[in-house]
Amino acid sequence: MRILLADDHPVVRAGLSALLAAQPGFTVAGEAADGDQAVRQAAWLEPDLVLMDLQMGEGIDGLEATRRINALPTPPAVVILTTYDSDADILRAQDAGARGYLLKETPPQELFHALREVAAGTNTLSPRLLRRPALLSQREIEILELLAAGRSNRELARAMFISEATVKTHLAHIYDKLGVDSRIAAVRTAVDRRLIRL
Amino acid sequence: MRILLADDHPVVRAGLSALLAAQPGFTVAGEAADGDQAVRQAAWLEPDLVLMDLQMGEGIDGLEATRRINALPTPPAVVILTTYDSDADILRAQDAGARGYLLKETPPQELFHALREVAAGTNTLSPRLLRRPALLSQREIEILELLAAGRSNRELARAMFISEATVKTHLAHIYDKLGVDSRIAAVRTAVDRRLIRL
DNA sequence: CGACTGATCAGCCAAAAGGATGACCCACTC
DNA sequence: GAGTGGGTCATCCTTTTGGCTGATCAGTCG
Repeated sequence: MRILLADDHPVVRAGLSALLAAQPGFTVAGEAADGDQAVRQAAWLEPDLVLMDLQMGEGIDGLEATRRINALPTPPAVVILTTYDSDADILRAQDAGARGYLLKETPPQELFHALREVAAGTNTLSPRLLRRPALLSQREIEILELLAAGRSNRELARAMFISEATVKTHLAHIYDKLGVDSRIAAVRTAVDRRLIRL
Repeated sequence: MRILLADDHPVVRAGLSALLAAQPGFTVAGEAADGDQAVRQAAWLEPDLVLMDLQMGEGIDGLEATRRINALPTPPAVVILTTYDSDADILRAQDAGARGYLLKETPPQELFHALREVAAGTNTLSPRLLRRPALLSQREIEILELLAAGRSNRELARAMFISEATVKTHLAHIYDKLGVDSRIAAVRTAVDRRLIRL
């Protein structure tokens, strides 16, 4: 299986490269240090699979790169491999057409296994991520993300085209579910519990 | 130079291991996947230098591990190698006795150079980190960290043994310096500008 | 010494946020 | 077809927060 690595950290690329090279059946077809490179190399090298980081310094991020790769004529499978896991990220990754979402903390053997699964046509998620019931609704997560950006209730209302009263209702529900009583504690808890990412 | 790697991500350990092994003058003496292992291996292997991640899943973190390693009879130099950089982290790392603070995004050549510097007795910081003037006072950073934990002004006052009026004054100064006008925007901006970390 | 910064505190007022309650609509399920 | 959950909105009231002004005190630095 020919794999393209896309990660802005040289250390991570070297690590994946070394681990994959030592594994029968895997070949590293190329490495990309940012999103644009990833798209270009995916088009040029036509790998079977792209291992994609979400956060990559400058330029387009892994999510946008995934979207563009999936718009190629015969797109390779894209598997997200990232340090962070938040519900919001995972949902967006699926929307962008990612075929898997793995964490960098994944033991190498599990990682290889997951890649083979994806190559065989299955979608895959880090086991830890599967055991996570949706705590908040989609709308509530939207609220939280704007909240985390530092917006006031009035700004939230305008941004979401709803009344301030509704914003407050959503907030009350969020506080209730998270067991907090202020917007700042809600953001903190949501980040800790991987519901959103800053 | 015999180096001990301490990082909970197998991928990162493999990457550093591969990069260092290919570099003349560097030997990987061992690998640790958490803080406790790091301390034990530092004592047992007596490396010349420890490359230490700050965030390591379970158990003691890199900071505490650094402290304990420095308490050993003939402690090796400890260099922090982490993804995150916040003023608060850097200050604490120095207090814990770290001899350097590097970011994982550092290009390998720079990394090797920095390690040689440290081995030669110099302390080192990622160049990006040196160009950062102290924006907030120590006290203000304390406030921000409690703020980020979701505390109210009253709680802040109690926790810091000062009056609520003083908390408000500090907050006003912080808002002023960060160019924001609410606690939540202050936390967000502080995180973005690496003054604190969540 | 005087100027400056950082930390401390106070009082006043306006704006924002939070708590409680009730209500309506829609989609889905049992 | 009654119940459930999500989304929407409103009112009333309390607490919290933020803006403003002004003040004292301890260091530090020319």
